[in-house]
Amino acid sequence: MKDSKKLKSYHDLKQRVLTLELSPGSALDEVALSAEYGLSRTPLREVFHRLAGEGYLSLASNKGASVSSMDLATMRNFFQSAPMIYAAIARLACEQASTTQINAVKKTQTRFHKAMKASKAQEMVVHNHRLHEQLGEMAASPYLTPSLGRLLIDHARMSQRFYRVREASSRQRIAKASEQHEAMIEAIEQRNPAMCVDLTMQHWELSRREMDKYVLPDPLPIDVATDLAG
Amino acid sequence: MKDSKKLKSYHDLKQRVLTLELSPGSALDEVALSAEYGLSRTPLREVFHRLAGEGYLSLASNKGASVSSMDLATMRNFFQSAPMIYAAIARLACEQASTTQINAVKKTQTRFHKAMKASKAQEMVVHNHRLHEQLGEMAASPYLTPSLGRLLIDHARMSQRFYRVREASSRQRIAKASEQHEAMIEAIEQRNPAMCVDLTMQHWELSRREMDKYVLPDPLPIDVATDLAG
DNA sequence: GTCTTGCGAATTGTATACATCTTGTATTCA
DNA sequence: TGAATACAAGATGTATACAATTCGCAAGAC
Repeated sequence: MKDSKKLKSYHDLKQRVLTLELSPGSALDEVALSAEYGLSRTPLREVFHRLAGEGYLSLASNKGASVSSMDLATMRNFFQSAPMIYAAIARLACEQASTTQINAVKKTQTRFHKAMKASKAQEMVVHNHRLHEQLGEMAASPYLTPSLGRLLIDHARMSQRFYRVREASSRQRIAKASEQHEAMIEAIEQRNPAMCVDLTMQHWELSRREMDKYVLPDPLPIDVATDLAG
Repeated sequence: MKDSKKLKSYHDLKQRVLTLELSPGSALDEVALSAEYGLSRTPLREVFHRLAGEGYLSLASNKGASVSSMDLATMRNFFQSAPMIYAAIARLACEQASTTQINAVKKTQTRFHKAMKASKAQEMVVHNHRLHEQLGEMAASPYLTPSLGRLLIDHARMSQRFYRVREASSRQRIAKASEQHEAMIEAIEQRNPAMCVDLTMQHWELSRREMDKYVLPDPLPIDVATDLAG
Protein backbone atom coordinates (compact mmCIF):
# COMPACT_ATOMS: atom_id res chain seq x y z
CA MET A 1 0.00 0.00 0.00
CA LYS A 2 1.73 3.10 -1.25
CA ASP A 3 -0.84 5.80 -0.65
CA SER A 4 -0.77 5.15 3.09
CA LYS A 5 0.83 8.53 3.66
CA LYS A 6 -1.95 10.23 1.78
CA LEU A 7 -4.60 8.30 3.70
CA LYS A 8 -2.84 8.99 6.95
CA SER A 9 -2.79 12.71 6.32
CA TYR A 10 -6.45 12.52 5.38
CA HIS A 11 -7.45 10.84 8.64
CA ASP A 12 -5.12 12.93 10.74
CA LEU A 13 -6.42 16.21 9.38
CA LYS A 14 -9.98 15.03 9.95
CA GLN A 15 -9.19 14.22 13.55
CA ARG A 16 -7.44 17.52 14.14
CA VAL A 17 -10.48 19.36 12.88
CA LEU A 18 -12.87 17.33 15.02
CA THR A 19 -10.82 17.75 18.18
CA LEU A 20 -10.40 21.48 17.60
CA GLU A 21 -6.64 21.04 17.47
CA LEU A 22 -7.15 22.98 14.26
CA SER A 23 -9.52 25.74 15.27
CA PRO A 24 -12.46 26.75 13.07
CA GLY A 25 -11.50 29.34 10.50
CA SER A 26 -7.75 28.87 10.83
CA ALA A 27 -5.67 28.61 7.68
CA LEU A 28 -3.73 25.49 6.73
CA ASP A 29 -0.13 25.78 5.62
CA GLU A 30 0.45 23.56 2.58
CA VAL A 31 4.22 23.63 2.87
CA ALA A 32 4.39 22.95 6.59
CA LEU A 33 1.83 20.14 6.47
CA SER A 34 3.33 18.47 3.42
CA ALA A 35 6.68 18.45 5.23
CA GLU A 36 5.02 17.05 8.34
CA TYR A 37 3.34 14.20 6.47
CA GLY A 38 6.34 13.55 4.24
CA LEU A 39 4.39 14.23 1.04
CA SER A 40 4.70 16.79 -1.69
CA ARG A 41 2.13 19.52 -2.03
CA THR A 42 0.35 17.88 -4.98
CA PRO A 43 -1.23 14.93 -3.16
CA LEU A 44 -1.82 17.00 -0.04
CA ARG A 45 -3.79 19.50 -2.07
CA GLU A 46 -5.91 16.62 -3.34
CA VAL A 47 -6.59 15.64 0.26
CA PHE A 48 -7.62 19.24 0.92
CA HIS A 49 -10.08 19.11 -1.95
CA ARG A 50 -11.57 15.88 -0.69
CA LEU A 51 -11.90 17.19 2.86
CA ALA A 52 -13.46 20.34 1.47
CA GLY A 53 -16.04 18.23 -0.35
CA GLU A 54 -16.90 16.54 2.93
CA GLY A 55 -17.24 19.81 4.81
CA TYR A 56 -14.13 19.74 6.98
CA LEU A 57 -12.31 22.48 5.11
CA SER A 58 -13.18 25.37 2.86
CA LEU A 59 -11.11 26.39 -0.12
CA ALA A 60 -10.83 29.91 -1.42
CA SER A 61 -9.26 30.64 -4.76
CA ASN A 62 -5.65 31.80 -4.35
CA LYS A 63 -6.04 31.70 -0.59
CA GLY A 64 -5.68 28.04 0.12
CA ALA A 65 -7.49 25.87 2.63
CA SER A 66 -8.93 26.79 5.99
CA VAL A 67 -10.88 24.88 8.62
CA SER A 68 -14.64 25.25 8.18
CA SER A 69 -15.88 28.00 10.43
CA MET A 70 -18.71 27.76 12.93
CA ASP A 71 -20.60 31.01 13.09
CA LEU A 72 -23.87 31.68 14.86
CA ALA A 73 -25.86 31.69 11.62
CA THR A 74 -24.91 28.10 10.88
CA MET A 75 -25.44 27.13 14.52
CA ARG A 76 -29.10 28.01 14.17
CA ASN A 77 -29.37 25.76 11.16
CA PHE A 78 -27.59 23.03 13.03
CA PHE A 79 -30.20 22.86 15.79
CA GLN A 80 -32.95 23.10 13.21
CA SER A 81 -31.77 20.29 10.97
CA ALA A 82 -30.08 17.77 13.23
CA PRO A 83 -33.16 16.11 14.75
CA MET A 84 -34.75 15.44 11.38
CA ILE A 85 -31.62 13.87 9.90
CA TYR A 86 -30.70 11.92 13.01
CA ALA A 87 -34.20 10.46 13.23
CA ALA A 88 -34.24 9.52 9.56
CA ILE A 89 -30.85 7.83 9.88
CA ALA A 90 -31.98 5.91 12.96
CA ARG A 91 -35.05 4.64 11.15
CA LEU A 92 -33.12 3.55 8.07
CA ALA A 93 -30.37 1.96 10.14
CA CYS A 94 -32.97 -0.30 11.75
CA GLU A 95 -34.18 -1.45 8.36
CA GLN A 96 -30.83 -1.94 6.69
CA ALA A 97 -28.11 -2.74 9.22
CA SER A 98 -26.11 -5.90 8.55
CA THR A 99 -24.70 -8.13 11.27
CA THR A 100 -21.18 -7.12 10.32
CA GLN A 101 -22.06 -3.47 10.75
CA ILE A 102 -23.72 -4.11 14.09
CA ASN A 103 -20.59 -5.85 15.33
CA ALA A 104 -18.45 -3.00 14.09
CA VAL A 105 -20.49 -0.40 15.91
CA LYS A 106 -20.39 -2.49 19.07
CA LYS A 107 -16.62 -2.41 18.90
CA THR A 108 -16.65 1.35 18.60
CA GLN A 109 -19.01 1.60 21.55
CA THR A 110 -16.58 -0.51 23.60
CA ARG A 111 -13.79 1.89 22.69
CA PHE A 112 -15.96 4.85 23.58
CA HIS A 113 -16.77 3.29 26.95
CA LYS A 114 -13.10 2.68 27.68
CA ALA A 115 -12.20 6.25 26.79
CA MET A 116 -14.96 7.39 29.11
CA LYS A 117 -13.62 5.29 31.99
CA ALA A 118 -10.17 6.71 31.36
CA SER A 119 -11.54 10.26 31.06
CA LYS A 120 -9.78 10.73 27.75
CA ALA A 121 -11.67 13.59 26.19
CA GLN A 122 -10.16 13.48 22.71
CA GLU A 123 -10.75 9.78 22.36
CA MET A 124 -14.32 10.11 23.51
CA VAL A 125 -14.90 12.74 20.83
CA VAL A 126 -13.34 10.62 18.12
CA HIS A 127 -15.07 7.37 19.03
CA ASN A 128 -18.42 9.04 19.53
CA HIS A 129 -18.03 10.62 16.11
CA ARG A 130 -17.09 7.30 14.57
CA LEU A 131 -20.01 5.54 16.21
CA HIS A 132 -22.52 7.95 14.75
CA GLU A 133 -20.78 7.77 11.40
CA GLN A 134 -21.27 4.01 11.52
CA LEU A 135 -24.96 4.41 12.25
CA GLY A 136 -24.98 6.53 9.10
CA GLU A 137 -23.27 3.76 7.16
CA MET A 138 -25.95 1.34 8.32
CA ALA A 139 -28.63 3.60 6.89
CA ALA A 140 -26.83 3.13 3.57
CA SER A 141 -28.38 6.17 2.01
CA PRO A 142 -26.02 8.14 -0.22
CA TYR A 143 -28.57 10.93 -0.11
CA LEU A 144 -28.62 11.42 3.65
CA THR A 145 -25.11 10.56 4.77
CA PRO A 146 -23.59 13.75 3.31
CA SER A 147 -25.80 15.88 5.53
CA LEU A 148 -25.25 13.59 8.48
CA GLY A 149 -21.52 13.98 7.93
CA ARG A 150 -21.76 17.76 8.05
CA LEU A 151 -23.82 17.65 11.21
CA LEU A 152 -21.46 15.25 12.93
CA ILE A 153 -18.45 17.46 12.26
CA ASP A 154 -19.95 20.41 14.07
CA HIS A 155 -21.56 18.20 16.67
CA ALA A 156 -18.12 16.86 17.56
CA ARG A 157 -16.61 20.31 17.68
CA MET A 158 -19.35 21.70 19.87
CA SER A 159 -19.36 18.82 22.31
CA GLN A 160 -15.68 19.21 23.18
CA ARG A 161 -16.55 21.06 26.32
CA PHE A 162 -18.96 18.33 27.32
CA TYR A 163 -16.21 15.73 27.30
CA ARG A 164 -13.47 17.83 28.87
CA VAL A 165 -15.31 18.95 31.96
CA ARG A 166 -14.63 16.66 34.94
CA GLU A 167 -17.48 17.55 37.23
CA ALA A 168 -19.46 14.64 38.64
CA SER A 169 -22.66 15.81 36.98
CA SER A 170 -20.96 15.89 33.59
CA ARG A 171 -19.52 12.44 34.05
CA GLN A 172 -22.99 11.19 34.83
CA ARG A 173 -24.35 12.66 31.64
CA ILE A 174 -21.57 11.07 29.63
CA ALA A 175 -22.34 7.74 31.25
CA LYS A 176 -25.98 8.27 30.32
CA ALA A 177 -24.99 8.97 26.71
CA SER A 178 -23.01 5.75 26.69
CA GLU A 179 -26.03 3.79 27.91
CA GLN A 180 -28.12 5.39 25.20
CA HIS A 181 -25.61 4.22 22.60
CA GLU A 182 -26.02 0.68 23.83
CA ALA A 183 -29.79 0.91 23.88
CA MET A 184 -29.78 2.30 20.33
CA ILE A 185 -27.61 -0.55 19.12
CA GLU A 186 -29.96 -3.02 20.76
CA ALA A 187 -32.98 -1.39 19.11
CA ILE A 188 -31.24 -1.73 15.77
CA GLU A 189 -30.50 -5.38 16.42
CA GLN A 190 -34.15 -5.93 17.25
CA ARG A 191 -35.21 -4.01 14.13
CA ASN A 192 -37.34 -1.70 16.20
CA PRO A 193 -37.41 1.66 14.38
CA ALA A 194 -39.88 3.34 16.74
CA MET A 195 -37.71 2.60 19.75
CA CYS A 196 -34.53 3.52 17.94
CA VAL A 197 -35.91 6.88 16.83
CA ASP A 198 -37.16 7.55 20.34
CA LEU A 199 -33.77 6.76 21.86
CA THR A 200 -32.08 8.88 19.24
CA MET A 201 -34.23 11.84 20.21
CA GLN A 202 -33.39 11.36 23.88
CA HIS A 203 -29.72 11.16 22.96
CA TRP A 204 -30.07 14.35 20.97
CA GLU A 205 -31.80 16.16 23.82
CA LEU A 206 -29.06 15.21 26.26
CA SER A 207 -26.43 16.45 23.88
CA ARG A 208 -28.32 19.56 22.89
CA ARG A 209 -28.57 20.84 26.43
CA GLU A 210 -24.80 20.71 26.72
CA MET A 211 -24.23 22.39 23.39
CA ASP A 212 -26.54 25.25 24.28
CA LYS A 213 -23.98 26.15 26.90
CA TYR A 214 -21.26 26.20 24.28
CA VAL A 215 -23.22 28.61 22.15
CA LEU A 216 -24.44 30.66 25.10
CA PRO A 217 -21.75 30.21 27.75
CA ASP A 218 -22.31 31.17 31.35
CA PRO A 219 -21.35 34.82 31.89
CA LEU A 220 -17.97 35.59 33.41
CA PRO A 221 -17.94 36.37 37.12
CA ILE A 222 -18.29 40.06 37.80
CA ASP A 223 -14.84 40.54 39.34
CA VAL A 224 -13.09 39.13 36.27
CA ALA A 225 -15.08 41.50 34.09
CA THR A 226 -13.92 44.35 36.33
CA ASP A 227 -10.30 43.22 36.02
CA LEU A 228 -10.55 43.28 32.26
CA ALA A 229 -12.07 46.73 32.31
CA GLY A 230 -9.34 48.06 34.62
CA MET B 1 -9.22 35.54 -13.70
CA LYS B 2 -6.71 32.81 -14.44
CA ASP B 3 -8.48 29.76 -13.06
CA SER B 4 -11.29 30.19 -15.57
CA LYS B 5 -10.19 27.04 -17.36
CA LYS B 6 -10.37 25.09 -14.14
CA LEU B 7 -13.79 26.51 -13.34
CA LYS B 8 -14.96 25.85 -16.86
CA SER B 9 -13.92 22.22 -16.72
CA TYR B 10 -15.66 21.94 -13.35
CA HIS B 11 -18.95 23.24 -14.69
CA ASP B 12 -18.69 21.38 -17.95
CA LEU B 13 -18.08 18.05 -16.28
CA LYS B 14 -20.99 18.68 -13.95
CA GLN B 15 -23.25 19.36 -16.90
CA ARG B 16 -22.08 16.29 -18.77
CA VAL B 17 -22.88 14.14 -15.79
CA LEU B 18 -26.32 15.67 -15.33
CA THR B 19 -27.28 15.34 -18.98
CA LEU B 20 -26.04 11.73 -19.13
CA GLU B 21 -23.53 12.71 -21.81
CA LEU B 22 -21.23 10.90 -19.41
CA SER B 23 -23.15 7.80 -18.47
CA PRO B 24 -23.30 6.54 -14.89
CA GLY B 25 -20.40 4.26 -14.06
CA SER B 26 -18.24 5.23 -17.02
CA ALA B 27 -14.56 5.98 -16.47
CA LEU B 28 -13.03 9.42 -17.08
CA ASP B 29 -9.81 9.73 -19.02
CA GLU B 30 -7.50 12.20 -17.29
CA VAL B 31 -5.23 12.67 -20.28
CA ALA B 32 -7.98 13.13 -22.84
CA LEU B 33 -9.96 15.53 -20.68
CA SER B 34 -6.96 17.59 -19.65
CA ALA B 35 -6.10 17.98 -23.34
CA GLU B 36 -9.70 18.92 -24.12
CA TYR B 37 -9.84 21.62 -21.45
CA GLY B 38 -6.31 22.86 -22.13
CA LEU B 39 -5.12 22.12 -18.61
CA SER B 40 -2.51 19.84 -17.18
CA ARG B 41 -3.54 16.79 -15.19
CA THR B 42 -2.75 18.35 -11.82
CA PRO B 43 -5.58 20.91 -11.68
CA LEU B 44 -7.97 18.56 -13.45
CA ARG B 45 -7.40 15.94 -10.77
CA GLU B 46 -8.26 18.56 -8.18
CA VAL B 47 -11.51 19.18 -10.02
CA PHE B 48 -12.17 15.43 -9.92
CA HIS B 49 -11.67 15.40 -6.17
CA ARG B 50 -14.04 18.30 -5.71
CA LEU B 51 -16.70 16.72 -7.91
CA ALA B 52 -16.26 13.48 -6.02
CA GLY B 53 -16.88 15.34 -2.77
CA GLU B 54 -20.11 16.68 -4.22
CA GLY B 55 -21.29 13.29 -5.42
CA TYR B 56 -20.86 13.64 -9.18
CA LEU B 57 -17.89 11.29 -9.44
CA SER B 58 -16.38 8.46 -7.45
CA LEU B 59 -12.66 7.95 -7.07
CA ALA B 60 -11.00 4.59 -6.64
CA SER B 61 -7.38 4.30 -5.62
CA ASN B 62 -5.15 3.65 -8.65
CA LYS B 63 -8.22 3.44 -10.86
CA GLY B 64 -9.04 7.06 -11.40
CA ALA B 65 -12.40 8.77 -11.57
CA SER B 66 -15.72 7.44 -12.79
CA VAL B 67 -19.21 8.89 -12.98
CA SER B 68 -21.32 8.05 -9.93
CA SER B 69 -23.44 5.02 -10.67
CA MET B 70 -27.17 4.72 -10.21
CA ASP B 71 -28.15 1.25 -9.11
CA LEU B 72 -31.52 0.07 -7.91
CA ALA B 73 -30.45 -0.02 -4.27
CA THR B 74 -29.76 3.70 -4.28
CA MET B 75 -32.92 4.39 -6.25
CA ARG B 76 -34.98 3.06 -3.37
CA ASN B 77 -33.21 5.43 -1.00
CA PHE B 78 -33.80 8.24 -3.41
CA PHE B 79 -37.56 7.91 -3.32
CA GLN B 80 -37.43 7.47 0.43
CA SER B 81 -35.36 10.54 1.22
CA ALA B 82 -36.24 13.11 -1.40
CA PRO B 83 -39.63 14.28 -0.06
CA MET B 84 -38.26 14.94 3.41
CA ILE B 85 -35.30 16.98 2.19
CA TYR B 86 -37.25 18.85 -0.46
CA ALA B 87 -39.91 19.81 2.07
CA ALA B 88 -37.34 20.96 4.61
CA ILE B 89 -35.57 23.05 1.98
CA ALA B 90 -38.85 24.62 0.88
CA ARG B 91 -39.70 25.59 4.43
CA LEU B 92 -36.28 27.11 5.12
CA ALA B 93 -36.21 28.91 1.78
CA CYS B 94 -39.42 30.72 2.77
CA GLU B 95 -37.83 31.89 6.00
CA GLN B 96 -34.47 32.92 4.65
CA ALA B 97 -34.66 33.93 0.98
CA SER B 98 -33.25 37.35 0.11
CA THR B 99 -34.65 39.59 -2.62
CA THR B 100 -31.49 39.10 -4.66
CA GLN B 101 -31.91 35.35 -4.50
CA ILE B 102 -35.57 35.55 -5.46
CA ASN B 103 -34.66 37.62 -8.51
CA ALA B 104 -31.94 35.14 -9.44
CA VAL B 105 -34.31 32.19 -9.27
CA LYS B 106 -36.85 34.08 -11.35
CA LYS B 107 -34.23 34.50 -14.04
CA THR B 108 -33.54 30.80 -14.03
CA GLN B 109 -37.25 30.06 -14.27
CA THR B 110 -37.44 32.35 -17.32
CA ARG B 111 -34.63 30.38 -18.92
CA PHE B 112 -36.33 27.11 -18.08
CA HIS B 113 -39.55 28.35 -19.62
CA LYS B 114 -37.77 29.39 -22.82
CA ALA B 115 -36.06 26.02 -23.09
CA MET B 116 -39.45 24.40 -22.65
CA LYS B 117 -40.97 26.47 -25.45
CA ALA B 118 -38.05 25.55 -27.68
CA SER B 119 -38.28 21.88 -26.64
CA LYS B 120 -34.59 21.85 -25.77
CA ALA B 121 -34.31 18.87 -23.47
CA GLN B 122 -30.74 19.37 -22.27
CA GLU B 123 -31.35 23.00 -21.39
CA MET B 124 -34.51 22.12 -19.53
CA VAL B 125 -32.57 19.61 -17.45
CA VAL B 126 -29.80 22.07 -16.67
CA HIS B 127 -32.05 25.01 -15.81
CA ASN B 128 -34.40 22.90 -13.76
CA HIS B 129 -31.40 21.59 -11.86
CA ARG B 130 -30.07 25.09 -11.34
CA LEU B 131 -33.44 26.35 -10.17
CA HIS B 132 -33.69 23.74 -7.46
CA GLU B 133 -30.09 24.35 -6.50
CA GLN B 134 -30.98 27.98 -6.02
CA LEU B 135 -33.90 27.06 -3.78
CA GLY B 136 -31.29 25.17 -1.79
CA GLU B 137 -29.10 28.24 -1.60
CA MET B 138 -32.04 30.20 -0.25
CA ALA B 139 -32.45 27.71 2.56
CA ALA B 140 -28.86 28.61 3.49
CA SER B 141 -28.34 25.47 5.50
CA PRO B 142 -24.86 23.98 5.15
CA TYR B 143 -26.27 20.87 6.80
CA LEU B 144 -29.03 20.17 4.29
CA THR B 145 -27.64 21.40 0.98
CA PRO B 146 -25.15 18.53 0.66
CA SER B 147 -27.97 16.00 0.68
CA LEU B 148 -30.10 18.17 -1.56
CA GLY B 149 -27.19 18.30 -3.99
CA ARG B 150 -26.93 14.51 -4.10
CA LEU B 151 -30.65 14.17 -4.68
CA LEU B 152 -30.68 16.75 -7.45
CA ILE B 153 -27.92 14.99 -9.35
CA ASP B 154 -29.86 11.76 -9.61
CA HIS B 155 -33.12 13.59 -10.04
CA ALA B 156 -31.71 15.31 -13.12
CA ARG B 157 -30.34 12.06 -14.49
CA MET B 158 -33.60 10.20 -14.02
CA SER B 159 -35.79 12.91 -15.46
CA GLN B 160 -33.96 12.93 -18.81
CA ARG B 161 -36.63 10.80 -20.32
CA PHE B 162 -39.32 13.15 -19.08
CA TYR B 163 -37.82 16.08 -20.95
CA ARG B 164 -36.91 14.26 -24.13
CA VAL B 165 -40.28 12.72 -24.91
CA ARG B 166 -42.32 14.88 -27.28
CA GLU B 167 -45.82 13.52 -26.76
CA ALA B 168 -48.53 16.05 -26.08
CA SER B 169 -49.23 14.59 -22.65
CA SER B 170 -45.59 14.93 -21.66
CA ARG B 171 -45.44 18.52 -22.84
CA GLN B 172 -48.46 19.25 -20.72
CA ARG B 173 -46.81 17.81 -17.67
CA ILE B 174 -43.69 19.86 -18.29
CA ALA B 175 -45.83 22.97 -18.61
CA LYS B 176 -47.46 22.03 -15.33
CA ALA B 177 -44.05 21.70 -13.69
CA SER B 178 -43.15 25.14 -14.95
CA GLU B 179 -46.31 26.60 -13.43
CA GLN B 180 -45.46 24.92 -10.16
CA HIS B 181 -42.04 26.56 -10.21
CA GLU B 182 -43.67 29.92 -10.53
CA ALA B 183 -46.16 29.21 -7.78
CA MET B 184 -43.34 28.06 -5.49
CA ILE B 185 -41.38 31.23 -6.13
CA GLU B 186 -44.46 33.27 -5.34
CA ALA B 187 -45.01 31.36 -2.10
CA ILE B 188 -41.44 32.12 -1.12
CA GLU B 189 -41.91 35.80 -1.90
CA GLN B 190 -45.00 35.81 0.29
CA ARG B 191 -43.13 33.97 3.04
CA ASN B 192 -45.76 31.28 3.11
CA PRO B 193 -44.03 28.06 4.18
CA ALA B 194 -47.17 25.95 4.34
CA MET B 195 -48.09 26.75 0.76
CA CYS B 196 -44.53 26.38 -0.45
CA VAL B 197 -44.17 22.93 1.12
CA ASP B 198 -47.51 21.91 -0.32
CA LEU B 199 -46.52 23.02 -3.82
CA THR B 200 -43.18 21.30 -3.42
CA MET B 201 -44.94 18.04 -2.66
CA GLN B 202 -47.17 18.41 -5.71
CA HIS B 203 -44.10 19.13 -7.80
CA TRP B 204 -42.43 16.05 -6.39
CA GLU B 205 -45.44 13.86 -7.12
CA LEU B 206 -45.58 15.00 -10.71
CA SER B 207 -41.92 14.27 -11.15
CA ARG B 208 -42.04 11.00 -9.24
CA ARG B 209 -44.65 9.50 -11.48
CA GLU B 210 -42.40 10.10 -14.48
CA MET B 211 -39.36 8.69 -12.77
CA ASP B 212 -41.17 5.54 -11.79
CA LYS B 213 -41.33 4.81 -15.49
CA TYR B 214 -37.58 5.27 -15.75
CA VAL B 215 -36.97 2.73 -13.02
CA LEU B 216 -39.75 0.38 -14.13
CA PRO B 217 -40.10 0.98 -17.86
CA ASP B 218 -43.09 -0.29 -19.79
CA PRO B 219 -42.50 -3.87 -20.94
CA LEU B 220 -41.39 -4.45 -24.48
CA PRO B 221 -44.11 -5.55 -26.92
CA ILE B 222 -44.48 -9.31 -27.06
CA ASP B 223 -43.34 -9.70 -30.68
CA VAL B 224 -39.99 -8.01 -29.99
CA ALA B 225 -39.45 -10.33 -27.05
CA THR B 226 -40.11 -13.25 -29.38
CA ASP B 227 -37.58 -11.92 -31.85
CA LEU B 228 -34.95 -11.73 -29.14
CA ALA B 229 -35.68 -15.26 -28.02
CA GLY B 230 -35.45 -16.59 -31.57
C1' DG C 1 -8.30 -26.31 -23.62
C1' DT C 2 -7.55 -23.28 -19.80
C1' DC C 3 -4.95 -21.73 -16.22
C1' DT C 4 -0.65 -19.39 -14.79
C1' DT C 5 3.03 -16.39 -15.41
C1' DG C 6 5.51 -12.65 -17.04
C1' DC C 7 6.34 -8.88 -19.94
C1' DG C 8 5.05 -4.17 -21.71
C1' DA C 9 2.04 -0.50 -22.73
C1' DA C 10 -1.07 2.53 -20.65
C1' DT C 11 -2.78 4.79 -16.74
C1' DT C 12 -2.48 6.74 -12.23
C1' DG C 13 0.25 8.88 -8.38
C1' DT C 14 4.04 12.01 -6.78
C1' DA C 15 7.80 15.31 -6.79
C1' DT C 16 9.76 19.35 -8.36
C1' DA C 17 10.34 23.48 -10.93
C1' DC C 18 8.25 27.36 -12.48
C1' DA C 19 4.43 30.93 -13.08
C1' DT C 20 1.09 33.68 -10.96
C1' DC C 21 -1.11 35.91 -7.36
C1' DT C 22 -1.50 37.98 -2.65
C1' DT C 23 0.16 40.61 1.04
C1' DG C 24 3.01 43.19 4.00
C1' DT C 25 6.17 46.92 4.07
C1' DA C 26 8.81 50.69 2.96
C1' DT C 27 9.10 54.79 0.33
C1' DT C 28 7.39 58.73 -1.93
C1' DC C 29 4.42 62.46 -2.71
C1' DA C 30 0.53 65.32 -1.56
C1' DT D 1 0.43 62.77 8.84
C1' DG D 2 -1.75 60.01 5.66
C1' DA D 3 -2.66 57.99 1.28
C1' DA D 4 -0.84 55.84 -2.71
C1' DT D 5 2.34 53.03 -4.94
C1' DA D 6 6.06 49.93 -5.89
C1' DC D 7 8.46 46.19 -4.69
C1' DA D 8 9.86 42.06 -2.31
C1' DA D 9 8.77 37.90 0.09
C1' DG D 10 5.78 34.36 0.65
C1' DA D 11 2.08 31.50 -0.66
C1' DT D 12 -0.89 29.43 -4.17
C1' DG D 13 -1.67 27.46 -8.90
C1' DT D 14 0.09 24.84 -12.98
C1' DA D 15 3.05 22.16 -15.99
C1' DT D 16 6.11 18.58 -16.69
C1' DA D 17 9.03 14.76 -15.64
C1' DC D 18 9.35 10.67 -13.37
C1' DA D 19 7.84 6.62 -10.36
C1' DA D 20 4.52 3.19 -9.27
C1' DT D 21 0.66 0.51 -10.33
C1' DT D 22 -2.73 -1.76 -13.19
C1' DC D 23 -4.24 -4.43 -17.03
C1' DG D 24 -4.25 -6.68 -21.40
C1' DC D 25 -2.11 -10.12 -23.85
C1' DA D 26 0.82 -13.58 -25.25
C1' DA D 27 3.91 -17.48 -24.12
C1' DG D 28 4.33 -21.53 -21.72
C1' DA D 29 3.02 -25.31 -18.35
C1' DC D 30 -0.24 -28.60 -16.93
